[in-house]
Amino acid sequence: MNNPIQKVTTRSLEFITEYLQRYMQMTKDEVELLLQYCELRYFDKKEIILKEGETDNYFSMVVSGLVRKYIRVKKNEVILQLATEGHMVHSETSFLTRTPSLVELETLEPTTILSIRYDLMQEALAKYPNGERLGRLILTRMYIKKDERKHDRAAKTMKERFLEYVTNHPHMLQRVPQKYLASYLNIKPETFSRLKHLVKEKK
Amino acid sequence: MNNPIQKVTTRSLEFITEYLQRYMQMTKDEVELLLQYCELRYFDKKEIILKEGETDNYFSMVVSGLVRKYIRVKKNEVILQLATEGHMVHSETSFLTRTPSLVELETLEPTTILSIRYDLMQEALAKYPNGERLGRLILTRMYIKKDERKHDRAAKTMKERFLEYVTNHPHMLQRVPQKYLASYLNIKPETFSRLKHLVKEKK
DNA sequence: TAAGATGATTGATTTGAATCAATAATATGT
DNA sequence: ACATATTATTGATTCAAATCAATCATCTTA
Repeated sequence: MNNPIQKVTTRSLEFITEYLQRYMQMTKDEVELLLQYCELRYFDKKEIILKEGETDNYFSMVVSGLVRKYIRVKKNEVILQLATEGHMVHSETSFLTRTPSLVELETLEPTTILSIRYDLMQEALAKYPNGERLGRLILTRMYIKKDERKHDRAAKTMKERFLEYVTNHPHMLQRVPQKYLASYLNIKPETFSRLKHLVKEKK
Repeated sequence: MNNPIQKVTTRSLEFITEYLQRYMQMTKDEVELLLQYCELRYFDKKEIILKEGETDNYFSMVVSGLVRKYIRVKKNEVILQLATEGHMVHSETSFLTRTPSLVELETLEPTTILSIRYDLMQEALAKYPNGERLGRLILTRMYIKKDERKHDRAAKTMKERFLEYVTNHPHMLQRVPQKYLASYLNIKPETFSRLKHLVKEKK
């Protein structure tokens, strides 16, 4: 357990167990069996995990580190996700449809990712009795999350989303250059900076 | 076939066949078997299909007519979807999680809807050999669509989305009060009105 | 079909965030 | 640890869309 490889493997097992248990009662052996299908991938800071135009062959979870997902649009970038430990991060549409990705993935820290390849996932879906069901339940939850985010966007003002974000994710302000947080919230860095005064005044 | 009930049934069969065939090769008999699980629901113009706070018990498709999906937010409404023939319309999250809906559904025209109840869907998922797989594939496509819409929102300016919408859905300007279209595009009716000049100038 | 209600258009004004710009703070690499 | 590059802050200005307001068009229904 002092071996760093062993440590990351243990952590992976914890994460994937927690992830799968959300959807289905599974024994430790079953989880470990599925883990056999997975691989760990290691990235440096500021490394590109997936380039725009590449097909994402992996369905992935961050085990440690931090990944940003973004699109390029007219010389600019728009951050779509900031994924930390335990979060899934991939180009879902590219992975699911086997088409070139519109998004890019880049690490903001040295990062370890636990991934399952597309072909192995298909194999597992078909091979295990509850595979399809598990797949359906995972997709269902993914869908619900996206729906909730959309609702959130529609219902809240920019200021509300800002306040909610900084109060719910205070650690992220330490970890992530705030221009990325600004982009994620769909505002300019200058505006983000100015909005911080709102928070301070509340204290 | 001159019988109006027969007509709507035929149309339902066409729609559901097309819908299911997107995901899985199915015989006419198999589709008709699934249709047994469904029911047709009829609504007048301006009738509420689903109220905020109610749990949506149906997974539904518009056979004829038009339905708007919206949330109430601070005395206002935000339109999330305008569903016409062949479109799915329900409170997905309410249906999938069995919790009170945040959205409301209201018809803008006399409308016929083809629906399957939650419990019957569960039964069908379990009963038929490819049920879970079909369910997974449908959810997958739903997810992809939502993802694409999100990407669209992130990548395009308000003006671009406006122009794209009015050129791709010219009939909707006839069918729907434009304050709803404006809300759907996240702009004020006055702004929508003014943007129409852009289109005319192009001609 | 006429009256009232609802929706659309157009103009004038306000407002909030983007942009532009300059400086300060922080991070990065050698 | 230093020099350079990147990021954050703050102020001044611009700009686009919201708001306010009045009129016109259209739908509804009695």
